[in-house]
Amino acid sequence: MSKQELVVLGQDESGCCPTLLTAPLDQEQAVELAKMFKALGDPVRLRLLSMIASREGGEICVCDLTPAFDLSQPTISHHLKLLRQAGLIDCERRGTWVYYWLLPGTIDKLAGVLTRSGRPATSEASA
Amino acid sequence: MSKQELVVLGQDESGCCPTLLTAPLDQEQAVELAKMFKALGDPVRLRLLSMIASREGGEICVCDLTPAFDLSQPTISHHLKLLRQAGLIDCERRGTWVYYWLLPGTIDKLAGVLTRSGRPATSEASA
DNA sequence: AGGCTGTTTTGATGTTTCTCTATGCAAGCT
DNA sequence: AGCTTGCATAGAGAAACATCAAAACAGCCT
Repeated sequence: MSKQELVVLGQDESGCCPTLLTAPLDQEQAVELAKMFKALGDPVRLRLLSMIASREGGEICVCDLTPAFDLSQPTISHHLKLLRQAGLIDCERRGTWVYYWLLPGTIDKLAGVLTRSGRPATSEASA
Repeated sequence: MSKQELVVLGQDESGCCPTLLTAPLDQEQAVELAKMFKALGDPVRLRLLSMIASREGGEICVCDLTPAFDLSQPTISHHLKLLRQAGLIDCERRGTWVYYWLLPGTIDKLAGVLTRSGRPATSEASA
């Protein structure tokens, strides 16, 4: 059930600072990262990810996700699949139900790639 | 020239922890964030952003961006427009040339939204 | 076995996105 | 003024995406 993830970009060879803001990305890295950001580029998937990530206990049943949206159940399933293919979440069937949880490594990678060095990286972004 | 930016999501009312990973996103926030992530969901735009952000001096001329790609000049211009509409960059014409620079606030916001609390948020994501 | 519930897959359809060529506009130069 | 260069916009075609209904699949429970 947890096949088709994404090979996660071999960063950090240089010792520090995952790049994007510090050095030009090469084509291959850009393609890799774009897949993950694209997965975040949809309101439904963002909300799904948010619901999964913020769930106490770390995992959530599909049956708890679906009713939160005005979308058909197959559509939700499709979005979950895309998040999974992006390496952001994983799932497991337990009896009748399927449970999803966050894969923190991928999120951390994306956060790191967007983080300018020497910042607390939480709030203070008042734009 | 710097019209049509994006109103940046009024986060952080609660004092800390910009959400996404800590509490379910509501529809409006998700739509807002998705626009920005969608802008990052393309390899060309990621590379453009990376070239702009990492440029010493903080800004770069379009004439230095275009030749780095196997794409037509209007296509690059189009991607730059999308990045600008997402509030990630801004630009100004100076004489013959147009210069682009990063808007750090938006990047910081996205990084913050993806950052799990209590993490250095740079490397260590070896997935 | 047969039926029921929860989830994924398939196939179809309308919309969005990426890319190009052609055109337009702005600024400098002769 | 007219030409040239740098960049943006307009319009069009192909590919990718979001969504749904229908069908398939996986575990229960009689």
